[in-house]
Amino acid sequence: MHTNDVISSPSKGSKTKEKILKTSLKLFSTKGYASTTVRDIAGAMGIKQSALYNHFKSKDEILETLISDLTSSAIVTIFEDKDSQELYKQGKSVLMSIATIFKLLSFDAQNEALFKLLMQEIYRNERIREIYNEYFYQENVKKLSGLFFMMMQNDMIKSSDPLLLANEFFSPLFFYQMQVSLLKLDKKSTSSVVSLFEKHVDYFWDMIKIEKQTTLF
Amino acid sequence: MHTNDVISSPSKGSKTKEKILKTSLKLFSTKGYASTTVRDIAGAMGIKQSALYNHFKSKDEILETLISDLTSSAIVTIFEDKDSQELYKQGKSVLMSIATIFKLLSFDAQNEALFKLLMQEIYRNERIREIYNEYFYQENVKKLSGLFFMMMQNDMIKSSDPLLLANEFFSPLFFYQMQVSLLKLDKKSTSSVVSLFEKHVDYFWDMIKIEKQTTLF
DNA sequence: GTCTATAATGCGATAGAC
DNA sequence: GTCTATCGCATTATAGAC
Repeated sequence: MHTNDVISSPSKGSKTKEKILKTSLKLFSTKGYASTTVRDIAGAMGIKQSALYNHFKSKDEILETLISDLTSSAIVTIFEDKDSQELYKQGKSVLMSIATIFKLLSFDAQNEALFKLLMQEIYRNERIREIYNEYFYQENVKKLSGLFFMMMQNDMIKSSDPLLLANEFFSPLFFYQMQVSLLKLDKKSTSSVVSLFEKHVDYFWDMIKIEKQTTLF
Repeated sequence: MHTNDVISSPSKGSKTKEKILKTSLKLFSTKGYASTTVRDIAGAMGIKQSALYNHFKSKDEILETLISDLTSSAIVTIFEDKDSQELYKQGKSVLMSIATIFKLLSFDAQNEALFKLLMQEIYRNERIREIYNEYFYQENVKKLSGLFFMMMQNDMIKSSDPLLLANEFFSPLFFYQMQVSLLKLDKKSTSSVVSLFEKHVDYFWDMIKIEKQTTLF
């Protein structure tokens, strides 16, 4: 039986190195990078603080490694690698699957931690901002934009500004995800917010779709 | 000539106390609370660190005071105190003025700093989460919800779920405001995002409004 | 690769002169 | 109300035994 990790971290290394990264992500995403000490990390692992320096040369290097991992995480790759050119044909269901990916992100501990890390450090860490903006925001809005453009060309949705549509579709998903992560922090119920993911798609599609003309006879 | 401060802080006190709060907000919102030292604050004011303790008993008390100020800041009071019951009659223009308030928030240094402070500490400070959730999110979504409900009752907009509509209207505004604050951090152009505030309202209203029936003759 | 011990620095906060 | 001086403690990081 092999290990059942859904996501294998791209920063390969020793078993302890992996554990340091995992533990650090958990602590950084909870207490914030600045408020997490290397003693906290080592303590949570049951080793001494100095032992960490056999695997990373500084606390900062741990964060940098985690940020690098962010690039290839599920957070930034909302679209599957399917043939993007043909995706539009699926219509509403593409949008629904994107919303579902957003929704599920909050319920995978690893991805939730990455999201929280991103949110907490984005104002202080320029590299995080770059990754967020380039790989997460720009990339996805661009793809959505192309999707909507194709749908317009094929008379599936009403004609308008594809880029605006992409932003209008993307931003509530991001916001709802943030809401979920905040509610979970206080152990509050997330069900009403979670239902908004699907409602968003339903509402959004109803607004943009082209009504089937009811034939007169 | 009196001082020309647009917003007078509700935490009254001596001139230095005001200056400490102002300086702290600036630094907290830039470097984060944990990474800002009392020496940083004092240094930026040109006084010694120990002098701060004549005005606040701890670094934490400074943050707590700033958080208390948040409650009465422009960030959390998107709606003017006008008669909320009659607001709906203005139709689209109410929505536009709300979007404008959001937009302008980013261009008042004080409010922008408060927003950044909120975003940076919301995952670590339960009181900030409470204020955000209660006074900023819930309050405004509730008011928006009532607004949309009245509009539906009066056949101004299509009938649907008012609460969903409120969330769909609110979330892009929040997201765009975050985008603006991030872009400004890297001194990038914000014009394309800023234009989204108005475009959002235009698009949103077009989707929900009830088309005027063109009379046949 | 982990341990103990320790260096070197920075932190928040206090005491007391002025 | 600000200053100098200092305390006590926590921090990151290193050195060297095992």
